[in-house]
Amino acid sequence: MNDYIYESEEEMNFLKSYDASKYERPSVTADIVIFTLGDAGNLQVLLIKRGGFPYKGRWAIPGGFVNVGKESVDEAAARELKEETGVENVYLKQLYTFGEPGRDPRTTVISVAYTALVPKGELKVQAGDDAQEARLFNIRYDVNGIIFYNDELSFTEDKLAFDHRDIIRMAITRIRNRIDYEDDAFSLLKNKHRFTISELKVIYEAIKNEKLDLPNFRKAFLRDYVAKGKVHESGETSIGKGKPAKLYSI
Amino acid sequence: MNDYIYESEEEMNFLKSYDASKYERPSVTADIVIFTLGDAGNLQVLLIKRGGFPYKGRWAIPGGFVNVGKESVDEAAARELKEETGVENVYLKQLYTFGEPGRDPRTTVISVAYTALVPKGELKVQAGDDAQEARLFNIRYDVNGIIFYNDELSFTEDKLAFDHRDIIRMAITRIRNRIDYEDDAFSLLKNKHRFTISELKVIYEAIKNEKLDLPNFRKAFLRDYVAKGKVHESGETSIGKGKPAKLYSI
DNA sequence: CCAAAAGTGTTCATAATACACCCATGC
DNA sequence: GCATGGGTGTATTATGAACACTTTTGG
Repeated sequence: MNDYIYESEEEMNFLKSYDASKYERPSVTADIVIFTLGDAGNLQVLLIKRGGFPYKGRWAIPGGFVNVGKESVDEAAARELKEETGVENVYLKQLYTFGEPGRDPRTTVISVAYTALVPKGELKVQAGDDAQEARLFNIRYDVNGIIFYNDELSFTEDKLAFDHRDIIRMAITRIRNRIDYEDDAFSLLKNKHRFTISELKVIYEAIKNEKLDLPNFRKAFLRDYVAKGKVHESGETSIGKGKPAKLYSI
Repeated sequence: MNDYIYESEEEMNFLKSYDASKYERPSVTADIVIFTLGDAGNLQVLLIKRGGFPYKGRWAIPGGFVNVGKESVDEAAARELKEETGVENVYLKQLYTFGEPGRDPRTTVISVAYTALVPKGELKVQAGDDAQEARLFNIRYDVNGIIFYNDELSFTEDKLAFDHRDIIRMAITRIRNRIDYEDDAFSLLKNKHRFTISELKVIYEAIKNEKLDLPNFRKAFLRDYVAKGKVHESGETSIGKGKPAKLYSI
């Protein structure tokens, strides 16, 4: 909360009598595209099955109305994330704001969309207040669009509620573009103080949706992170099949 | 405007009786950071001197309330841009949404910020409805922050209204980061069908705030645009001092 | 010994950077 | 002819991608 300092008595009187209802106001929601990493190294998104109208029964990204005056939009997103997943203090960045009239049939709703990257393990998929069903879906995004699937279900992007197809598409595109020059990938590590280069590579591969060459990946990792002191060695793996891997810590 | 198709009669009845006033609603504005190129190849921003409270007399970026239900946020931004500058159909992209409580002392205002790149010449700096004063300012953004200056005036970023310091900083940072892999620079050309490589270089230099090597710039331009067919030759300059330059067209 | 995973080194193509130098024009 | 800006070429280094090969473990 800023502390605005009145610049004159005239201004104070003006502001105290300001009629806030002059312009019609939209509802504002904070919606979140929550990504995590499946056990097979596949990217997953958390979706909620809508229990009420509109789009009842359809899958949607979690979100909710901003408590206007009580919290910032960022805080609303963090609160929603906590409610849906139990997770706090993870990667949560604003993505884009969607404000087409008619995107919600009830009334004008402007949605500020966020992207969250949550390590599997911290994430407890739980039903929200409304006892909605929440599920993780694997995603495959190619030229034909996005397909969502897991053990029980499979559907295409056009079955999503609202304009959530556009939001999820933008979220995937954004993290794909960002990962090569930002440190986003580290946000999906199970343990940021004990990870191997191969574990990190799996995250890059899931996000970029392509196989990477391990020797070259290692070279870039050592050059961009270890040599610059952003990451340091923290021991060795003790068990496992092949040669023990060095562990790193961020 | 989407056309929502009711999935059942039950849903139609629910939606028609939906109480839109359940959640308190914020005011939403579309604000625009309008950049143009000064005659000396310097980057400029359009600012408005506020005629009313709050921050009366301070300089601010243009913007205004979204006509909820009648236009999208994007349309509101385009409308504002037209009103302030007379310009249509130019580069106008959403930047970020600012929603901290208290950023406007009157009431909760959520501002969706946009970045516009307008060629000098098309731009007619004009007073808005409120007969506010509108002026172009040169900007210098270094480690000490932004300084705004022109023939008559000079002030630092902390003198701006609202949180417009943060918005303008983010806008500058964003176009600086984008220019190397997006085609944004072309948006500032006076004539997109008759421009020289040097003219384009001036735009890059203004945005990046650094001098570029002309031979290397030409090489990259020919490789990335001409060779790929995105840009083609369109004649030669006829007048001027040195060797006539080739003209290109996008 | 052999499979599996980690780690090292080499080669080749491309791109970024820094320049030296030549070309066509106006005055 | 010479200053001015346009344009070409070259050498150096950095980066990215492909891949052969070695090392250390478990079984």
